[in-house]
Amino acid sequence: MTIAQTINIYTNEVDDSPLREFVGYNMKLAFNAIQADLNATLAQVDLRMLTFSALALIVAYPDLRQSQLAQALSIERPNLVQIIDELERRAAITRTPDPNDRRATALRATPSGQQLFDRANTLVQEHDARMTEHLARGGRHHLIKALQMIEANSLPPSQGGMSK
Amino acid sequence: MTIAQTINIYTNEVDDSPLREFVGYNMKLAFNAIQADLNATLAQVDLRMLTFSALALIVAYPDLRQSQLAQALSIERPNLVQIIDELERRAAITRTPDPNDRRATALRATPSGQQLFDRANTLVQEHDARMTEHLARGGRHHLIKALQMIEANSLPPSQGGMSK
DNA sequence: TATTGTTATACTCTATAACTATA
DNA sequence: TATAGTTATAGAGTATAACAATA
Repeated sequence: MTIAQTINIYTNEVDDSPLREFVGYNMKLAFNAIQADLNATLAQVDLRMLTFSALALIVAYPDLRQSQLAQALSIERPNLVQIIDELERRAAITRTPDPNDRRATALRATPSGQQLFDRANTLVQEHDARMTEHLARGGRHHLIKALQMIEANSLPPSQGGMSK
Repeated sequence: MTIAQTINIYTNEVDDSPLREFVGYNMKLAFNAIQADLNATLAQVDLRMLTFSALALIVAYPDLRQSQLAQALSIERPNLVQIIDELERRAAITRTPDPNDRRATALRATPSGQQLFDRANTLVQEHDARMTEHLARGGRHHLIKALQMIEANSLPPSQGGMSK
């Protein structure tokens, strides 16, 4: 009845080309590829994407609170608990009560957690370089800028960036 | 002890800047933004990302099999079942047994399913344009090419593209 | 009253094993 | 034996409601 049907019946040319025109579809597959490679990379040091991200911010901002970390990572507070539990179980970070506000806990990387982060960070940088190989000169920078522009386009114009 | 710690104690400058150097982190947030906007967009016609994608390929390739669809969408066969169920329940597609191979079923969009796709496709194109607004001239095209390059970088060099 | 960390819970997406009916 | 569709199940990631302790 249609060309597409003819293609389907007489050949096996069934692919995802009808969806390739959309940025979102290409981004989903690219992100899946990155996520799979990153998780395989981080498995070498027994971390995953979220525990690495949390550790990176705890290293960068010693004594930050879980609520601050959740906000910086754009995840809900309940979902952070198991991530922090996991890092604490590995003795990569410590939870110490805040003397000024006994509701809060300060997160800090231990020396071995700092070492773990340094090793993981090197692996992630290598992973990032591997995934962005063969891009044109400046392509990696332009890609990051384009991704941030898309993120900005999703924020309501009234809020300059207050929402998650 | 460190500048970062000083920042944390004396101000509230806790953000995700330490992770912004990674392409993967920026892509995760950009994709989250796209996914949220797309799902809100498709909710207008009671579809979601996966049901829209499946419907698009069924419209493009009438009578294709579920196994072909699963392969084209890079999802496992079991995960396709509920997607097809959902589209069939809405009378957007039909499952008809293949007379030549009674194990297989041919998927085809109904007239109302075709109309549903046309409406949804227009909405998704508007969504895509909205999310890629303010990119430089040719930026959208370059972005898609960069995303496809990242996808290609994740495939083992030995396999030209046979794996998912 | 509001906030911090937490528990419980639910929903989506994804992945694997195993079944049935066909081939 | 192998394949197509299916069922059951499990694991992530994510979201909300509600609680105890504290502000």
